[in-house]
Amino acid sequence: MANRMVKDKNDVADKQSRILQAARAEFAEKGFDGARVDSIAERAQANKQLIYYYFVNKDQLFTRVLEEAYRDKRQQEAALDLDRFPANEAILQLVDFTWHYYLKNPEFIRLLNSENQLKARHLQGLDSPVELNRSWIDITQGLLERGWRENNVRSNIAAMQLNITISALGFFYLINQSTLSIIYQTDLGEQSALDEHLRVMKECVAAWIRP
Amino acid sequence: MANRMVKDKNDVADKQSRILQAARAEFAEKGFDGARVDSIAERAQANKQLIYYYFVNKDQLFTRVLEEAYRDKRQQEAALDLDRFPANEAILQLVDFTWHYYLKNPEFIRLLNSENQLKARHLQGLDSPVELNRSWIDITQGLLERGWRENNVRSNIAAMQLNITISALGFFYLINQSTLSIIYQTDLGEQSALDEHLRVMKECVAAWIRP
Amino acid sequence: MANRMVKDKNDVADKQSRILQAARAEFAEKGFDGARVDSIAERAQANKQLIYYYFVNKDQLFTRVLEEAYRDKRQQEAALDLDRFPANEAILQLVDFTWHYYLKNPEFIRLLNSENQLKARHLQGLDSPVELNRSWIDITQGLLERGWRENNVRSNIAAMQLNITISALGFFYLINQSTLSIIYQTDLGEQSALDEHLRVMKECVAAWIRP
Amino acid sequence: MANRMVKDKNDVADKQSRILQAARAEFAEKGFDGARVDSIAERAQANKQLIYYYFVNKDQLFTRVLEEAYRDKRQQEAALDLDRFPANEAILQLVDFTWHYYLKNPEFIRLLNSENQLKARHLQGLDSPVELNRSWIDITQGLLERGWRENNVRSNIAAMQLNITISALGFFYLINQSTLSIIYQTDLGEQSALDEHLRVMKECVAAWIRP
DNA sequence: GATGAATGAGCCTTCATTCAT
DNA sequence: AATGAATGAAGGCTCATTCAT
Repeated sequence: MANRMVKDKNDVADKQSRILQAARAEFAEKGFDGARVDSIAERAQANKQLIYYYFVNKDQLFTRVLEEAYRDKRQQEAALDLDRFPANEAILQLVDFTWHYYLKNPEFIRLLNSENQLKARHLQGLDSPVELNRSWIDITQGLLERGWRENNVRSNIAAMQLNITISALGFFYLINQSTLSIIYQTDLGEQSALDEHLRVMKECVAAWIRP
Repeated sequence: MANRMVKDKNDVADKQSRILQAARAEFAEKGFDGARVDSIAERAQANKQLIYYYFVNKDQLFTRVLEEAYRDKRQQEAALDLDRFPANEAILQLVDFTWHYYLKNPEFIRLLNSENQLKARHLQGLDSPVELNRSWIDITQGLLERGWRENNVRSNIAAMQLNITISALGFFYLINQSTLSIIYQTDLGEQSALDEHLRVMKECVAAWIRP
Repeated sequence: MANRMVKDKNDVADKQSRILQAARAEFAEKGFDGARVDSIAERAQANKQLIYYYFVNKDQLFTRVLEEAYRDKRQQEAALDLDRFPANEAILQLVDFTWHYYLKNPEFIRLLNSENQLKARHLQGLDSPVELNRSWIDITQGLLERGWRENNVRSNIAAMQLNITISALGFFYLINQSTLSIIYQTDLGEQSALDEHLRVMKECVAAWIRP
Repeated sequence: MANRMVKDKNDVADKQSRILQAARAEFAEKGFDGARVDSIAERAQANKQLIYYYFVNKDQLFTRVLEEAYRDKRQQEAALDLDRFPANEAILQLVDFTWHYYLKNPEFIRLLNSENQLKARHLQGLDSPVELNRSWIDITQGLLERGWRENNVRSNIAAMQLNITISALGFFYLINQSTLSIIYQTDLGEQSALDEHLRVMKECVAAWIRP
């Protein structure tokens, strides 16, 4: 019986998580307005009303998806072990990590993008939105300070500036891949193009943080 | 009568342009899916059916808005006079121009963003999408080559890479302003924050292109 | 062409009025909550969305139906010619008129009933709800005053009291016909029962207003 | 254990009665169609499914609520002691009782009203709906007969007519309080207005039954 | 060229009810 | 006895688009 209860709980958690997963995919693909609750239900192989049962409405579902996305990124960041590198190299590792996180989780940047189109109305409803990105800020802040001590990172750089710069270079390339590929008549999604862009990003950041 | 015809033509051109303007605002604000044809008609103080009369449907209207947006940017770029600067400084002028163009035309980046969410399906329908960005590519290509000759720009940088880097730093900051402001608990829209970001962008690009 | 325009206007007015008629029937039959917009469209043989095109939403449609119901009653009251009767008899004529109006327009009392269940939220939104019943109040007030002069109506009766008494006796009987018929195991809808009730009402009012 | 069973039975009875109470409030407030099973469960602080467990469905729940409402009224009527009054005065006592019962149990008339909107479909399903109102009929019938003997009540009045007249005057005023208050621009709910209406009702009935 | 009228498809959401323990 | 999970049916409303003049 204990077993069964556990199983039930898992079933519920599983179904909720299936819905969240489906919603993440749908929202990332179509944006908030373009996403269809019906489509999410179909993707999750769940009854549509179950979505409302668990998540109340489309907006709250989106909020949950956003939170989960941030949570997942935070967890992966926590697994980073950057102490073994000198600070300046560790920062380049961050560039690397960010880029590959974006590549492996293309939904993350699209969700963020969609949320920004809605003027962050979902994030605004959260209790402590700052926590979403706390680890990220802590990591860069720590690296910068270490870099100053190690004298391998320029001193007048703020954590937010570094974060934004790192994110911007990868984010822009990926989020605008469709139009850029057309305008530059190159497939920016090809592996060689991706590799080359990573190289450029690191080159750029390295040059910038050099003391 | 000739007079009247001219007047009529102007009226027609005027009404079309009012619709385009209204559409640009609506699409930029709400995205393609969030935009409402009714709302565009209202903003333009035009009959809704007139929109269909002139622009066939929502998609073609969006395409026209996009084209106009690119055209406008091209025109402003054409007015740039960068020959009087050394190449490396001219590139920083480009950073400056790009940033201020984004600031003065916030709709430009939002339209691009929306188009990317739709996987550039509107651009794909164009006859010569490359032309949209031709001048921009020509300018940076020219500057890079001049920089190599003047020996004040590093030689292994491609025009596309430079373009993307310059655009990325400004674009990311502005397009994600809502969520970033929440997460970093600072108003990124304040003048001082904007100025500071411009400084960082220039610093970053300058460091990167230095030979 | 003038003809055609007139015809068109009539067509539109006709369709709107068909919708209003259908709505009145549906609302009266099922109450506001029980009424279905789909059903109204069907009754009116109109496209459902046309209802929204003309009347915005279910609530505003109900408001319009209510207004029309009051308007119609007002018009019929205006056609009453009570001057030829002594005041006390004229008041009994009012009982008669009210009763027959209720009988011929069973929807009127049901609409009012439904509106009261909703705490008059539709009437509250009107600009001058008092006007709805103005003529009715004027008529009774006039009759009472004349009755005092003619000395055939008791003097300490207010217009509102008379109105309410007259309405109450007929309204209660008709609105509760279903349950009353069951409880008293008689068909209160039979002609003889209706006639008898009219007699009782007149008897009651006559006794009450006697000086 | 016996104790526990008793306790449990009470608990069950209590929970059923809490549900009935909640349902009565909800049905009275919103009408049958406007009422929500969820809302009833919430008001009763009971699991929604429990409602179905005890009462099968919304209709049967409503039926039970109606029955309870009638039962309660019957019980209060049984407590009336009208023998000490002359018949004509006793009838005025009935007017008084009815009015105060309506005032203290506003749900009663609203439930009846809702049931009539549904064409008494719940009452129709009862085994002996006549019993619901038996005592009321018996009382008035008795009073009328006594009044004839005492020669203080007119002879050609039927019990049903008296009942309806008494109920109508109070019922109409209260059930239509919202719209009447708006149309007559007076708060009919004020104590003075209520008192005045009771006076009018008694005046009217007294005049009517006078031999 | 211009416009009010009209519509089909679909969207988010609600609600009474049932399932499964 | 009691409850959380789940669902089919529908309901009000929206929206891009077309009709008809």
